[in-house]
Order: sequence, then C-alpha cells, then structure tokens
Amino acid sequence: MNFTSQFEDFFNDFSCNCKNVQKKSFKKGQTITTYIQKRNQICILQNGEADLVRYDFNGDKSIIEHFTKNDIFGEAFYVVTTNNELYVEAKKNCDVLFFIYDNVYQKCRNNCKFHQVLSEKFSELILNKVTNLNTRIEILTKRTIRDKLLGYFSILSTRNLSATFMLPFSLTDLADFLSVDRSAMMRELKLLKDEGFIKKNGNKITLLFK
Amino acid sequence: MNFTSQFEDFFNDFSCNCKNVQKKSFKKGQTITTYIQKRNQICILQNGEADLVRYDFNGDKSIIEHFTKNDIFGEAFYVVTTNNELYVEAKKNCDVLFFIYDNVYQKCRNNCKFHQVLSEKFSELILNKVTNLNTRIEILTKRTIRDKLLGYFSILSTRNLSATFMLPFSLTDLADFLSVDRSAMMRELKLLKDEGFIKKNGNKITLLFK
DNA sequence: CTTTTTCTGTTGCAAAAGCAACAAATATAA
DNA sequence: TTATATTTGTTGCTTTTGCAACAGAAAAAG
Repeated sequence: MNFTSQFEDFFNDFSCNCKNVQKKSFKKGQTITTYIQKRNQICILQNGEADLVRYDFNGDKSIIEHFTKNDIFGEAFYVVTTNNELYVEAKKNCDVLFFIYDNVYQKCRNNCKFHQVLSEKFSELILNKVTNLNTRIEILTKRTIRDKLLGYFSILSTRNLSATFMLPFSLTDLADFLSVDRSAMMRELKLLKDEGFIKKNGNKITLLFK
Repeated sequence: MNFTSQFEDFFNDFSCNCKNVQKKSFKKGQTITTYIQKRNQICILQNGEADLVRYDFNGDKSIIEHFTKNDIFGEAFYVVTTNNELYVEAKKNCDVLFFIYDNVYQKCRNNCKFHQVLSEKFSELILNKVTNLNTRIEILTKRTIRDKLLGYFSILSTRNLSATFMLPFSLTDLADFLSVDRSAMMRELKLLKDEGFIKKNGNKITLLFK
C-alpha cells in the first residue's frame, strides 16, 4: 500500500489548532475508545498498534481488526448492537487523532490545513480500510482452522515479500483474530509443523510450500 | 440508512454521456463482473440484487457480500489472490454503473453531473459499505452455527423493525453466506425451531425470544 | 403440462473443533 | 531480584460440524 506514504508527513507534522480535531496519546494496554454509537467518532492512528476487540454475550473475545500506522477506525464505521462490547485497545504506545464524521465535509470555520487534506484523502483512507476488511472476511470464511492459518500466513508472506515473516500478534491473540479456540489452533500449528508445511520459531513463521 | 434516498433520484435519472461511465443491464444468473485485479473497477448497483461469490481452491463456495440498491462494489475494493475465483452474480435483473476509481477524483473533461455528485458522495457510499462489512465480520466471528444464525436473524429483525422478516437468500445460499455446511445448518435450524427460539415458514422467520 | 433442475429436509458416520485443565516458559511488575 | 501475571504447549474427552447420500417438494425450463 504505497498511498500510505502520501499521508506520512502530513499526519506527523499535524498541528491544527481547531477544536474539532483532538490529538491524544495512549500507553500500551490503555483503551483508546469504546464504541457506543452515539457520537459519530472517527479516529486515525498516527503511530503505534491497536486492536478493535469485541466481547459477545458468551464472553467470547474476538479481535475484529488490527490497526497500524494511518489506519482509520471509530464508531462511525460500526453499527453497535446491544449484546456486544466493543473497544479499541492500544497494543503499543499510540498517537491518535479524533474527530467526528460531520467535520470531514462540513469543514471547520478555521479552514485549516488538516480539514483541507482530510476531505481530499478521506476516501483513500476508507478504501484502504475496505480492502483490509475484505481480506479479513476472506480469512474468516475459510472452513477449517488449518485453512485460516494458511490463508493468513500467505497474506503476511505476500505483504512481507518473503516466505518468512513475524506474526503481529501473540498466539493467544492470533486465535482471537481467527476466531477459533486457542488450544485447537495450537494443535493445528503443531500438525502444520510436523507435516512440513511451516517452520516456526516463536513468532517467526516460514512457509515451506510452493 | 437514510442517506440512500439522497442518491435514489440521481442514480435513476442518470444519463451521463461521458465515456468514463458505462451503464449495463444484466439478467438473473448472469455474471456482472469477475475480479481480476488489473483494472481499478468500481460498480454501483442501481437496481436489483447481486452476490459477490468466491470459490476457493477446495471448491468451497462463499457468498462474501450480498448487494442491493445503491451498493458499491468492484475489484478496486479487493486484493485478489491467485487461489480464489471471485465474481459478482446477478440474483435478480440488475442495472449497474461501471467506472474506474481514478475517475472519481480525476474528473472527466465533460465535467458532467455524474462525476460532480459522485465525488461528493463517494465517501458516504463507501462508509455504508464499511458498516456492512463490519456487520458481516461480526456474524462470521461467532463461534457456532447457532450463534451465526441468531446473530444474522437478529440483524434482519432490527432492519425490518419486526420480529418477523424474510430471508434475502435461499437456505442453500444462506449456508454459503454464513460459511457453514448446509446440512449442519439445516440441523441447527431444526433445533432452533424445536427448542422454541424461532418460527419458520419457508423463507419467513419469526424470532420468539426477547 | 411435463420434464428437468434446483432446493429443502433428514440421517449415520467421520472428522474437526471446543473445553478444561495443567505444567513449563516468558514477560512484566514490584 | 523476586514475585506475579501472561503466554505457550500439550492432552483426554465431549460437542459440534462436515460429508455423503438420498427422497420429496418446489421452481424453472421446455
């Protein structure tokens, strides 16, 4: 995704004084925002890593999305239902911009640089989000844990332009991301190793096929 | 989603002569487009219903998305990988607008009304798509067939403002949409009926809880 | 109206996944 | 540095899901 670089400088140099945009920092483990479907909040992750986490009424945890630099998120993108708890948790120290959806097009009176660039580039940011979500759906629609693992690994391998790559998650979180039982996933990982499909060293995976 | 109404008249009255936008009609069962990740194609469904369908290398079919009036789709939203076949199939007669992503912002020389409105409203169309995809992910991350069914039913019920609603799918397609085995899903539907959670009459479902 | 195709409903059996529990290894905090 | 918490790895057992196969119902095609 090379469009990211277009925003890099802009977001780093960001120093808009208008009241409609807030910049906040979070430490690892802190909650960046909880989705409550009242405000029309949108967030841009300037730096760090974060997960959108859901707990359903069974207490099952899912990692809905994993966010990295310049990813966009917030309750404006989500129809929140009552039997879910949804929040975004910082997995590393994060800098985040907050604003509401209405401000993207109804520009603030200041006519500041931020809003000018944002309204131009907003679609590209969302377009990127859509492709990420589609990739996520592609993995989730795989029928078996094995296919989910291999599908996800293959995406990471492609992104990294190498058969070897680091998982962006702990194995515990990976299970929540793939929406499967952790011990069942561990069993499958072991089988994939034993059958010679992958090599695994902590969070470093190497694909041995094709 | 009441923003849809804003577009209704516009898209129906559409009569742009510029070469960058094409309007085509399809009969039920026809393929609207195949995703090949070469062009940056975007489509808007003016009328009808269509499914984005994937066959993976095992031959398993998934319905990735179900499109209705004013939904937006196309390979611009998808990172196509080699071991998938992806295409959009008309489930009813459809009218579709085709254009490429670049045209959304690099407006055509004609400066036609279509592009003017499109560039203003494009973000809202995508935003709507993002919420749909998130809803889709919410269902797919449920761990059991039962929870997937109940989760999906509850969404349809909310949308229809009624405990009773019609499935937009055949039961065969519903299984592909939930990404589960059809016979296992039928078994679960029967249990849900027998245990008094739902009433079912063909494609008409009534929720009997809460 | 008849034939053909698709969809629904069902079942027995096999395979996969979930659950619970625990020990060892790491990482984090005091 | 020691104590505490989290993650990894593993396993037996249970439950859920998938697969294959088939018959009847409904829909589409001729």
